[in-house]
Amino acid sequence: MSLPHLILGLLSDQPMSGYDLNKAFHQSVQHFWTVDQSQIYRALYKLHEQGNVDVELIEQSDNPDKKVYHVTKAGEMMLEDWLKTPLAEPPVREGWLGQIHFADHIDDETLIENLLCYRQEMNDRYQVLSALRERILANVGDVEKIPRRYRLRLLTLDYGIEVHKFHLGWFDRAIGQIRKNTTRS
Amino acid sequence: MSLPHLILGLLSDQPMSGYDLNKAFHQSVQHFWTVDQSQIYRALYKLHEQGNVDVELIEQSDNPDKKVYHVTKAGEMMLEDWLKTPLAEPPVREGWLGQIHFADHIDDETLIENLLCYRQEMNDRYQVLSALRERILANVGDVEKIPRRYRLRLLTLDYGIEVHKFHLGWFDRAIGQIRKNTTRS
DNA sequence: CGATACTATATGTACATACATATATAGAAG
DNA sequence: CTTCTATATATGTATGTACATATAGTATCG
Repeated sequence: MSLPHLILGLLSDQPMSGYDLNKAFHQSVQHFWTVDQSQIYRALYKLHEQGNVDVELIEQSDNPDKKVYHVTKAGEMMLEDWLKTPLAEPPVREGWLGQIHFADHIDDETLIENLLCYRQEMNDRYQVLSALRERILANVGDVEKIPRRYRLRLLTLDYGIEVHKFHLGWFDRAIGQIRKNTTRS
Repeated sequence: MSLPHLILGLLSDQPMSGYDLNKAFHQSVQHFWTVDQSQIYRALYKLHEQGNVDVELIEQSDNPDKKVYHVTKAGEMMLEDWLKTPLAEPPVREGWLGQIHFADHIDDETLIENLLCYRQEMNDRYQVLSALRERILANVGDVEKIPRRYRLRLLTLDYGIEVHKFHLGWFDRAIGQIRKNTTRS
């Protein structure tokens, strides 16, 4: 389970409320982690209970009051321990591959329609990530001089872009192969 | 959710017991779907309740009696419908990328150790899949003459191999980049 | 003044899965 | 004759997540 650790990572960048964390997840971390708002508050409650975060109630006049969370020393240790330890391999579960595996129940045309739909989704996400990378690089003068912290973050974004590019290529090759075999038979 | 559909796919190849299904999952489908034995029996119960599979009690003298499941017409329709419909994009959840993203809390050496561990796992799985592919191709004379059904299955295996190859390359590039920046600073 | 949207936190509940464990038959090995 | 392994099915329960919904303060727009 990585959610509480990712929360600690974001909070160590900057103390935030649950509401802000939700926005941060949908902005800076969206390419490798998906969350539901309700998970964040529950995770925050648990982290506080365990002493890994502190709470500070901020009274606001222009908006409802908020609870701003800070990482404690215990929380920083929890984060570091997690960063040092390789995660257990997540279970493989790719339903779309299952659809191809058992696609002898449908015809090539339908299969290709399906694959083109997946290709489209891939391409959409690829475009989003590429655009994000362009925006970031435009704000940076010399790529070689990016501080370590941001270099590592760029690396995860680059992964997202490259893996999507790989998938686009694979879908094209797969569709091409299926088409070739359709016309041949 | 894909599990019941994958069960239907396997059963339409050949009627089987839950015990056999479990083995089939760990053999022919292991590169894209992970199951726990307990899920299979519960899924089978539900599929039967819905009329998508029939049960046949086989009394055995050399082994405990077993229940062999057959796909019904309703089940075949359920499978086909699923095959025709693109799945909702699964949530992105890559904890190891989160570890890299927040790796400014640890040093390069520790990070690289961690990445090498992931690379090792990737390589292990890559070897397994490649060996499986070799074994399959050895049993097939002319690659061009594989029937459609098995061509599609080989395609999913090829995906597994290629995506692992991609990851191996990415890890090497990432580690190389991190090393280069370590020595420079 | 009312409608709408944004900020902010919280809970109820269902689902898929993971992990542990129970139970029982039958063959093989020692 | 006991132990071990394989076959075979089943249930209890915890966990992480998803989806829906509740509540309420504040600001803006017409």
